[in-house]
Amino acid sequence: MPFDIATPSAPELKTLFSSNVRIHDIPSYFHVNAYNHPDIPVMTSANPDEVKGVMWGLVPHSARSVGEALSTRKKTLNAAAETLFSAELFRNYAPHNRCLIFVNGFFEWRKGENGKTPYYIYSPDHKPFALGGVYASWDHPDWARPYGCSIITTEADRLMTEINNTKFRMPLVLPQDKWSQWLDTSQHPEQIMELMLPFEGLTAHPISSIISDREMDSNVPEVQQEIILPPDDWF
DNA sequence: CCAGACGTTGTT
DNA sequence: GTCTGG
DNA sequence: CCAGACGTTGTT
DNA sequence: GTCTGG
Repeated sequence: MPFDIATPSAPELKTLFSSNVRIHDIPSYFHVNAYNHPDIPVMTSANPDEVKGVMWGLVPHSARSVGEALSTRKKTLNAAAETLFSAELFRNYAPHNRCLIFVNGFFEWRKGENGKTPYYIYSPDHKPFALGGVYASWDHPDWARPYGCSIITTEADRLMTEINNTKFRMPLVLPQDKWSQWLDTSQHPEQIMELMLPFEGLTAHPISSIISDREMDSNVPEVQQEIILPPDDWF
């Protein structure tokens, strides 16, 4: 579901943490698509004292070739909350390899009478927020990106039900007071399952078609700019 | 973005 | 070569 | 048996 | 590693 996100810069990330959290230098994006497998800012349960770039697209530990890694990672961009602890590909990582993925917002399309309209969804305070994820590492002589992650999806909240009005899903958003619990590997699956709820409290506005125009670079600030829709198209 | 398909249908 | 599913 | 998948959900 | 479609 979230295949399109905006990610914070290192200075933006620093506003979320005390100075003893190390923020690595990570490229930031006004918009990036999952299928480009970008490095995105991640805090892992193994290293909750740093935020580093991790490839979007989990490669399981058991991958046996680069070809298998390439074909698997594009199917592990998302992981459904409901089956996180049972799905073959994720169940080995769900208990101990959870992570937080920091975004400025994400993009989703609303189906209307006159086609689909893209929306930018973000925190009303315009600060970065955290998505729940799962990660794995894979070592191979011909592979330079040891860590890959998946963004967890869950049921849509009220706002996302209006926007993602065909799938009714949204990324798992974890409020700051749940971050340490999410990264705590001593938590039981049931306790973690209880955290994977729809999140109320984001806001959204419609945006132009820059995001879907092949001729344009969508990694520009304007991709997030609000446009005014004809009244009938709003919800 | 990019790996994989792209097609039809009686053979072994 | 081009399309398309992920 | 064993090669290939193992997943999620698209607007480019 | 484990499951499954053929």
